[in-house]
Amino acid sequence: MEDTKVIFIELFRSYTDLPLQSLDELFSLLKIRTINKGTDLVYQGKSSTKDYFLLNGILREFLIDDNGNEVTVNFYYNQSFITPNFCRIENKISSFTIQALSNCVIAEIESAELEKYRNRNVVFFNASALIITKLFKDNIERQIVQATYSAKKRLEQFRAKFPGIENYVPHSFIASYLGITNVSLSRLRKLK
Amino acid sequence: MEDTKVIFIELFRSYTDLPLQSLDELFSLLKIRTINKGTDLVYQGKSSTKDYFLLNGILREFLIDDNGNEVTVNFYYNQSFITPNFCRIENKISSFTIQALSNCVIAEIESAELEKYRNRNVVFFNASALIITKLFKDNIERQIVQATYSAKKRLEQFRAKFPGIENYVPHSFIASYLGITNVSLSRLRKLK
DNA sequence: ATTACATTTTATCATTTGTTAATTGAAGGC
DNA sequence: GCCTTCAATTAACAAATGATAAAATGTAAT
Repeated sequence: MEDTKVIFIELFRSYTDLPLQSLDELFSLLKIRTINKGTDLVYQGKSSTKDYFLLNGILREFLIDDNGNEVTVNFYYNQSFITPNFCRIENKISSFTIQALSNCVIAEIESAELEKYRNRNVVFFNASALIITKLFKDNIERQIVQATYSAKKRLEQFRAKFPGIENYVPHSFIASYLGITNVSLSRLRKLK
Repeated sequence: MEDTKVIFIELFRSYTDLPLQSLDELFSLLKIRTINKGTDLVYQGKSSTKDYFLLNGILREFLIDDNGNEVTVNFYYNQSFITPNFCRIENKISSFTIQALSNCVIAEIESAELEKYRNRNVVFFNASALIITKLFKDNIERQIVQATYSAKKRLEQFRAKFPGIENYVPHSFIASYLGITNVSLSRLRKLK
């Protein structure tokens, strides 16, 4: 449906004012896919060669750490840039699993092809630097929140960042994202 | 002194195998400076147009958050890549202050000039992508440590990452980096 | 060596968060 | 509908961390 294109353009426009022509061209390179709840887009430990944009739905990015614990590092909610493939991989191998928590609409492209487009389109090249910067800052922002806020404040901040998501995804994922146990989360939800 | 060049080359070689020729050329573009303990390299809220490499000494990167609290987000210890300028700034304005905790030797370059070099040297272009990836992953790594380790474990991890630094910098900075009070840090230092 | 000042440690008590286990709630299969 | 299973809440207690203030120690200047 034509709708996906509008969403795609809105996503980029919310970050930077790329000309419609560039967005048009980029969009024509993408493959639009619908994936079902529970599907894994990329797997921790497996090869990963694609980049994705989330157009609709909810994704979570997580990993199994050295102690065997699952740690949710990010949620993607409606239109979002997914962390670029080159930032997610180590020797072509994915450091994370990205999992659909609902049915999702995504746009997908081979990273190599995206890189080619990036190198022949200066405007997009600059825009993508902006986007990486933004993702980088999001990480630092999270570090600060994680380091200086109480669990209660972190929950408030989470709610502001992902309004309503609490009603759609298992609380254990949210607790893991917040760095608390799900028992603590339940307790915090009770307050006020 | 010639020493600085050796250190500079070692720094890059520890990340990626750039040819000596490229490193030579890049080095010739840099200005080597010595800065005194207490000097601020860039200031939160002020314009920032340069990129830096730490060749010797200790730096700390921090910001004043919305509540007026100082949060130390990173230490740089001996040879290190400093977070690239384009990742640190918002509309050309620095989001952080970078401060010398000891006398330091740094290499400095206008970001615009570095960008030019990057664009005319494919090998360096790819290397710098690697470096950004590494910095990106460091951030995520820190998120995970912060989210899943106890304060005691975080201190252990900090000691492994910055061996000996504990003896050179005020503990209040370390506590802020670890996301605990300096009283708690003192307590943890006592154990074992 | 003495003073003045800043940093670190110690002590006490309050608050937050973790752990474990039992209870309740909700969703799907039969 | 009833049962099974998984998720979320509650409770009770333990452990970790914060807050405040006082004491001890370190550092630099004179």
